[in-house]
Amino acid sequence: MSVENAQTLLADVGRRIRAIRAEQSLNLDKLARLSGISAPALSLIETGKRDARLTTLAKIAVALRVPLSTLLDDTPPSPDAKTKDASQGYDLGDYQ
Amino acid sequence: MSVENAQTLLADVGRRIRAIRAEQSLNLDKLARLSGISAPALSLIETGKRDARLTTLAKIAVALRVPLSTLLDDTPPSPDAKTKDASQGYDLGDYQ
DNA sequence: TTCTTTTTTACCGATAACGATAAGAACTCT
DNA sequence: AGAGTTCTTATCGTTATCGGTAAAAAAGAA
Repeated sequence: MSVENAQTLLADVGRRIRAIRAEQSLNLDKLARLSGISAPALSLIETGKRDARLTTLAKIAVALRVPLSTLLDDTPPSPDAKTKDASQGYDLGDYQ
Repeated sequence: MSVENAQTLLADVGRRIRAIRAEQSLNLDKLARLSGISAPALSLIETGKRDARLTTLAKIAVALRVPLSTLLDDTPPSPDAKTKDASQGYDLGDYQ
């Protein structure tokens, strides 16, 4: 993996986190309290300036109630995924 | 996210990496050279003892030629595939 | 068993993540 | 303009990752 790709990866993941957060009308402070990750750390991650650890990304995914793979999104969407509303795009039962 | 769940996540991801590596008949040393991650570090990650960074996991995924999400594999099944698999999933109940 | 390969563990030093805090910047209102 | 909210950036201290190296442990083969 090249340096350029690493930078792109971090920026892409950060953009997805920010987009999902915005969809749920959460500010950094709220997501910080939900996830246990500080707001400055979240800001760095969302702007692609920090290479977060796996469990950190997992905490964010749980707080946003999306699968971890949604934050990475390197796979094509499920063939019959129709809803664009992320607030109910995933059934919580899928986790448990 | 609780400590137990974090541990489970790391162990699960490690198991998947090891399974894929075994499928490709790679030993730690070969994967180390392919990925640029040292063999001791890979061992710690595969045994769930290390909380790897995102770009580290990405390097491993590239070396194994699988999508990053394959290593995490928390993708919910398609809405029509309603198989109940209890081995999958991380508790959502323990955040704020 | 012995020999070989593979994996795990332990140490070191450098780098980075992370929380906490505070300050600064940007943006939106009245 | 000022006040309020949100986001960014900076600093500090603690902790962890990571590569390198080497040694120990485990697993396999002859």
